[in-house]
Parts: sequence; C-alpha cells; structure tokens
Amino acid sequence: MARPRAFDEKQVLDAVRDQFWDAGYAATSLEDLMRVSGLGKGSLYAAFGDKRQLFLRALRSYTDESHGRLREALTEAPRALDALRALLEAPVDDAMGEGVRRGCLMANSTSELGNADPEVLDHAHRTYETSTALIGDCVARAQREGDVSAEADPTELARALLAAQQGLVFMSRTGMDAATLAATARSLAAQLLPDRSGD
Amino acid sequence: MARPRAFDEKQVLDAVRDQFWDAGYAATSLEDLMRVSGLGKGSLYAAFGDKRQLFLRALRSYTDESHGRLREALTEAPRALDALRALLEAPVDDAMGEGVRRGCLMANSTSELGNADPEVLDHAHRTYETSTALIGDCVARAQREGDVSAEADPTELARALLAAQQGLVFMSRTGMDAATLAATARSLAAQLLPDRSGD
DNA sequence: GGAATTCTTGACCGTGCGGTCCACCATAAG
DNA sequence: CTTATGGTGGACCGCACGGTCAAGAATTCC
Repeated sequence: MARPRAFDEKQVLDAVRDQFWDAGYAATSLEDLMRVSGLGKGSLYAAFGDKRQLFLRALRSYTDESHGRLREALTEAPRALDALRALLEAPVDDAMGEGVRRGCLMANSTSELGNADPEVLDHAHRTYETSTALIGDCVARAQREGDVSAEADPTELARALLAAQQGLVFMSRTGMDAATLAATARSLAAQLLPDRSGD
Repeated sequence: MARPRAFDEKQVLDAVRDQFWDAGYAATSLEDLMRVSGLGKGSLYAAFGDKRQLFLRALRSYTDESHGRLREALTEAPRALDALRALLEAPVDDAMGEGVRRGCLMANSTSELGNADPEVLDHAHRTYETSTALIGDCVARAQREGDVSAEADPTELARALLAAQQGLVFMSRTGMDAATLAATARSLAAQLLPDRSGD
C-alpha cells in the first residue's frame, strides 16, 4: 500500500454539488471547485477525471439522495394522501431557505445542458421516470386508503403532480413571495388531490 | 449624416436570441454571436454594448413578443375556456418542434442566471406577474361566459395554470415522449379547468 | 469633389480557462 | 531504514475568452 487519501469522497462531492448548484455548470470554474473542495487540481483530476465527469458524479449523487428521501417521505407517511400533498407544498415549506433560491439541481442541469449533453438528458429522463414511479406507487396507496378516486390512473396522476411540483419550484425561483407561492401550492393540491372525506 | 447601418437591429436581436436560447448565456461565446449575427465585434459592441447588455436586450425583446402573442391568443379566442386549455396544451402542440427542445428562454435564463444577476431575476418576476395578469383576465372572461366556477379567484387560478404550464414545458425538456406529455397536459387541464357543460 | 461623420472590420490585448505534468510527500510492506 | 506506491500541490501550457482600438469604407452635407 501507499499514501492514503486525505479527503473524503462524499464530502468533496457534496461541496462540488453545492457549487454547481449555486452557479451552474458553465459558470463554475476549476478554481471554484478547488476552493470549495480544498483539493488541488491534480487530486481532483486523479480522483474524478475532468470537470464534466466530476459534475456527472455530483449530479448522480444528488439524484440518488433525492430519490432516497422521496421514497422515504412517500412510504413513511401514515397516510399516502398527506405525503402527496406535502410533495406540492415542499417547495414552499423552506420558502426562506436555499431550496427556493437554487431550485432543483437536476432541473437546472436539464435546462442548462439538456440540449447539448445527451448524457445529462438521458439521466434527466431516467430520473423523472423513477420519480413518476415512486409517486405513482404512493397514489396507488392513497387509492387503497380511499383518499383518491379509484378511477384515476396512478401513473397519470403522478405525472400531473410532478409537473405541478416542478412548476411550483420554478415559480418560486422567479422571486414570487412565500405567501403567494403557498396559496398557489394549496390551490393546485386542492384541485389535483381533492378532499374526498365527504364520500 | 454619415454612413448608415448595414444591419437590421431586429434581425440581429432575433439571431442572437436564438443562439442564447440554444446554448444558454455562459455557453455562448462572442464568436457565436458574431457568426449568427453576421456582424464584427466592433459593430456588436458599438450597437449593443457588451455581451450581458446584448443578452438583456434579446431577452426583453423575447418577453415582449411572447406577451404580445399570449395577449392575442387569450383575447382572440371565441371562448376563453378554450384559450386557457390551449395554454396547457401549447407545449405539446409543437412537441416535435423547437419549442420543446429549447423550452422557454425566460425560464432557462431565470434558471441559469436568477441567482447571480438581480436584473434577470427582476425581469423574470415582472414577466410572470404580467403573464399572471393576462391569464387572470382570461379566467375572469371564462367566468363571465359560465365556463369557470364564479367562486374561483381568477388570479389564483391563473397562477396555478401558469405553474402547471411551466411544469409541462419543463417535463417536455426531459425527453418525455409527445404522447405521454399530451396525456399529462390533458389530465392537468381536466382537473384545473373542469368541464361545466353539465351545470 | 471635399469634409465631416458614422459604421465596419479585424488585428490585437490581457486574462483566466480547462487540462497536463512532475517533483515532492506520506504511508505501508519488507 | 529502505523501498515501492500512490496522493498531493502547484507550476506550467496552449487556447479561447470578452473586450478595445485604430484604420478604412460608406454615406451626407456643403
């Protein structure tokens, strides 16, 4: 054996991910990446390859974690309907936090690079397919629990919810104030997931 | 007087807008702008200032035109409800065209630059306020025409429609196929703008 | 035609980029 | 302690970037 690594790969990926998240891919320089990671160019290149590969690693790490958290949120909620509603109101909850200012890294990356980088586009496609499947499962559970009409197609409703959520996340980035955003989220939730307690 | 300009300002702005639209701000070089506009650096700088100012000009021109077309579509439709539904299905209609591949320039720009450039953020904010107002007027008309529940708050519904539309535009950029996208659009339209012909 | 004025072209500039490379260093095995 | 191995940091490279500028071309006015 020889000299061991002096850095933690996960920590570096997280720092790098935050930098790409804040500034975007093109606007992030290698110097930025060195600064936030604390590593020299040589180490960065030896460990991760060039800037694009490092970006893809950070992006995959981000989507993996996001899906993990999504799965957890959707399955652990006592009632599926509540989890689905929370999905729409999530962009609002941390309306004063970083989530709103930065949006979703996967969405930002798709917007910036989807045209030019087929690999990013493909990753985006797979990511949203997975999200749709996760949400669809939760919709199916809500149906079994009697909170969503049994006639709805779970996948179809999942896609509508996902589109609405992405729209909300985007609207929040335009500087819309928290109260208005919250009202819009509630409005969308009320129409896509109507209250059936009276049935 | 002296030598007149050999180029049409509008044509240059359109060409430049398309370039920024395809590649984004940071990934567009001055050489790209010279190529698509047919102008030399000197002319570009004398006429529009630096890259950022040129970008802002092109962006404003884009949003002005978009709002013009939106206003036209919303007011000229015989029935307001049809115009609102078309709003959601617009991203799908040209599903094979450029609209889907490129998304919305204002949305892309907000995503790329909103964090870093307050002027872009401010422009985004104003733009979506205007869009909300235009759509809200159309919702009010639909209410007068009896196609939308009179209890709904027009502005609120306008925001929900706008969020849904932005979400659809984004989903289309992830490589979702046209049929699935169309189904999602119909699904959202059905829930946000339910058929009241039976009332 | 000449003068004045504006537009156009492209050479030029300094800078910072992404990426390479190598001398040095820390560690583990013998 | 020596040696082998892999990690580290920064000097270095060529390039393309955004931006400047001056000389020349095109036009109008007199």
